[in-house]
Amino acid sequence: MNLEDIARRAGVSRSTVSRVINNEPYVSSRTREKVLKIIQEVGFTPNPGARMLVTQRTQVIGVVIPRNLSVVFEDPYYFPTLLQGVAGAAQERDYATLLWLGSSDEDEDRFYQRILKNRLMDGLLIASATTNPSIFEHLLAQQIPFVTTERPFFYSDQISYVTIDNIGAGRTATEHLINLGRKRVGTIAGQQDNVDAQDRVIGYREALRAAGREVDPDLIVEGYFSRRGGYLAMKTLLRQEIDGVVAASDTMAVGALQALQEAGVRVPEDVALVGFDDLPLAIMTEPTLTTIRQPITQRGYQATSLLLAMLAGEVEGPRQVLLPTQLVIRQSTGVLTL
Amino acid sequence: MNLEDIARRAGVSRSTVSRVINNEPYVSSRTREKVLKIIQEVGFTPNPGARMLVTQRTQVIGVVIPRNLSVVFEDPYYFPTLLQGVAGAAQERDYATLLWLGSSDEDEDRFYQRILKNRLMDGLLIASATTNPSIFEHLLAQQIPFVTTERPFFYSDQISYVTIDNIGAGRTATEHLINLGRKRVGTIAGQQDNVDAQDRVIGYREALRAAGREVDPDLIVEGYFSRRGGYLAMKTLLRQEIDGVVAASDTMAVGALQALQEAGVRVPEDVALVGFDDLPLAIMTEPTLTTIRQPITQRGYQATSLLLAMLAGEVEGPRQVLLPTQLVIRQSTGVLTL
DNA sequence: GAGAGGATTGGGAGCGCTCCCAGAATCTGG
DNA sequence: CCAGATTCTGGGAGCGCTCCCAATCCTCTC
Repeated sequence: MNLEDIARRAGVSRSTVSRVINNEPYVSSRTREKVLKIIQEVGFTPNPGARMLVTQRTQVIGVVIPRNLSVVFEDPYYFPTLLQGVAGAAQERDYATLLWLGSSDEDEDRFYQRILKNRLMDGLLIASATTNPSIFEHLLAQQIPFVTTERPFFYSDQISYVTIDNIGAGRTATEHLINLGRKRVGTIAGQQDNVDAQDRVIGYREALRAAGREVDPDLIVEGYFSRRGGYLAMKTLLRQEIDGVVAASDTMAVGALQALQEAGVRVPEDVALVGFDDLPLAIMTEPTLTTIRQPITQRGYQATSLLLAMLAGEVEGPRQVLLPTQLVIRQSTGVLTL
Repeated sequence: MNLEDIARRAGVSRSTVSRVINNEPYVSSRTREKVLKIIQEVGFTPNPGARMLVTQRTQVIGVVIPRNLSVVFEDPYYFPTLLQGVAGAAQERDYATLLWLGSSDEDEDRFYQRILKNRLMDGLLIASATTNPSIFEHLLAQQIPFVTTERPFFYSDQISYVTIDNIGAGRTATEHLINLGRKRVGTIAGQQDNVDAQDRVIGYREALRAAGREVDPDLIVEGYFSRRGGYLAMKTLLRQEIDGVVAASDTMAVGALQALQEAGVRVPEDVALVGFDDLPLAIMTEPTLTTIRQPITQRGYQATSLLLAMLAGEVEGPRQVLLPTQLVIRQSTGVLTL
């Protein structure tokens, strides 16, 4: 079943059928309807290979998720939720999404090679930060349109990305504690090889300085983005006098909570605690966690929309988008909520 | 850059280059090496559209995940882990995976329409059960190869699927409690519109009967696959005299645990509890949960391998695979482990 | 009522690949 | 050394689509 078949049945030419399918002008409405009716009847869809061959477009974008396992482990909801946003945006423009999941037993370079060799995609969404600049270099050199969902380490001014306002979020969380009258506010920072983690600390510093306080380096403790990382970092922080803590993730906050409880420190009375992410976990703790909620679906949606706009030629050059976050106040900072 | 360009540079014909790329016989090893070298140098990959057009194969499979949100909510690790297995199997045969995520605001029929209209896939992996038989009817009628990762409600003898041995798992869990000397073992069953949930209850019944006990319908309580569902079901069960419970998921088991603790019932002393799934949650409870571990990656891997084998013509007709599960013994059934 | 100009339609060319067949080169055994 | 088989190579045809250009059909104006 091809254009010619439809054309024959409709008593028109191949070209006219093509025009109808692609919604082009210069087809009389009578002809258009007649053709549409037949297409509907026989359930025809044009052969994508043939179309690709001539248009050089595939109507497919790639979604790349490297180092998947660790990403999933930090926040299992993140990745499916992000994909939900991606799928929504892709659907709107009638694009399909080709999924590339990195596995731990494949070399990262080989993984990227595989993706770049596949010519079935009009553009790429890189759904994770990578410390490996080579993929970006390839994509930039080959002029393949792409968007990342993190601010990249390298070439960040040449690259389009959609991320959350980590600096603002770090500032908001810290300001919240300051406004509650906390005098010595520390932070459990994530590993600083991570752009998000870096930015959250920057926000923390900004808030302190804006409040006219000086930043005590002893109150900034790095840790792995894990429960254990938070636990250990809190242990370290407890060597200082302290009455407020901003953690770089809810998972870490939960670990911190455990350390506080073991030390007999009351939350929020003695130390107020703010997490980050608003995982389902955040309402399962005792006390429930005040935290920063980030719009994960939006992140996927906006990043994909941006990519598709670039592919459609509607957007020129690299563009960076920062999505706002939201402070969700719960018991761990001592404010009553239902 | 196309075959002809490579051919010119290598001083051979288009056909020969094609033979080399497709690893066909009847090319002298000298010629083959010469061509491979040039392909390597210029980094050539054949145009997939052109290839599709003539071979009528795409080297792409579709992965369909309907009703995503609820699936994710039950077990957030399930879906990413499954995809990991899918990606691994696809990679082995050099297939790409097109991801179709259902969203709650799209009608299920429209969702399937969209997928079926896309002719970019050689076959489909349906990564979730659906109560809607129409997609299966379409696929069977159109002879599109597909595999599901659940035993479907309808046409299950005509459909290839890879699932876990739910009956065996239900039996194993129940036997475990019986072997521990528990006299009145109940079960918190999932909603029975779910094949997995049904089978787990069947296994439960089988184990009781095999032990020469009669099945008391009051000891089988249905509930939603959620914490709250488990909590409510446990409340109901507690009206009976009982000393062992098999829950259809860890999430439900956690809810059950809460109900037990509120009622002042000791676990495992008074009631021993077995969950299902071995979520990370299972080691975060107090006591830790004895549970059934299912091989999620394997499920995705095997299902995809089966689909690809069908596409390669290596497997004929529908085939059903049951993967074994594993009982993981922890504190909630009173056995000491580290 | 003829001509201008726009709306509509049809068909050739060609995208880059695989398949097929014919021809050239090489290798056998007698 | 030659017929016949075998290995190797080249090029035409065609997959189904879009793009382009030319041809035809209207409609309106003077």
